Amino acid sequence: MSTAKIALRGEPLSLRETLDCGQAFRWREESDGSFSGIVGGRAFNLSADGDAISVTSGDGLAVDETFWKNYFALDISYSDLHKAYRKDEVLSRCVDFAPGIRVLRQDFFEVLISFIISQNNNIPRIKAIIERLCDSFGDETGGDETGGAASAPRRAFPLPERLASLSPDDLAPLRAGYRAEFILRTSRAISENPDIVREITGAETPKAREILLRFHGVGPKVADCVLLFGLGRFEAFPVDVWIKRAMAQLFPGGLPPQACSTAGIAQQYIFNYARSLM
DNA sequence: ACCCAGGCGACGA
DNA sequence: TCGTCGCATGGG
Repeated sequence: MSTAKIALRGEPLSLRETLDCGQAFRWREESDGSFSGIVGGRAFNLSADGDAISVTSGDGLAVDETFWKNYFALDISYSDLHKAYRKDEVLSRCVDFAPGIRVLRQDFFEVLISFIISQNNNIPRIKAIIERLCDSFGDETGGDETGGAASAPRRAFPLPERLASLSPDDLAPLRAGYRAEFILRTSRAISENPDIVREITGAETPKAREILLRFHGVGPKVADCVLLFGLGRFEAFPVDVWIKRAMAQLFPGGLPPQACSTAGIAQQYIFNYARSLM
């Protein structure tokens, strides 16, 4: 077991608000308030520790501090973002509702498949389908699960090659419905052309979006979620049913201009706020 | 029984 | 290019 402390230096970050706000689906809150999850094929436990986050690996291997700073986007000053957002009264209310939300930098393929699953679906069911997907086809994580005492070790998110080798019958137990076909087709496309991932990550946002839209099961909303959560394009602004309602009601004149270059981050505050109300 | 969920692809005009 | 519509599944 290995632990590292990630200093926050006054940067806002709430584990609960960040890990359970609908951008990531595999973190679980433990009875002691810590969170356990699988990232990069390894099990970790996260706990708040004053002005720091304690990251403990379940496999005993070293915890890469640089990785976690990047995961939590600690290079972005949310203190500054909040200050700018709060100049707008409505956006200020959204931020105040859950000021500890940060937009994570997650794995591209995991985000891509997860948000294909998310379409026309609700969050508890999205989580359940993803967990079954990982249980069925993900690689084992090394060592003991850090969180649950007697719970079975959780598995990594499956690799594209693994999912590409499967048939619709294999996915039937996931109960993913018509999305199963999208999962297979997208996984095959990436498995057959791995270079496309570098092409996407290296492209300007409009070009990256255009490529993403070619995958079956990826439309404008899912593409924007992948850009935002899986590619660190914080200007991407996913519009789902909640945001559509919230924008009409809270921001009929559009997003405040100071939020436009980080529209996706503002979107998370608005999404969270809207979902709590309506 | 109906409606809805972090929508999308196919199809027709 | 733009609306409509069907879509698997499960919870309210």
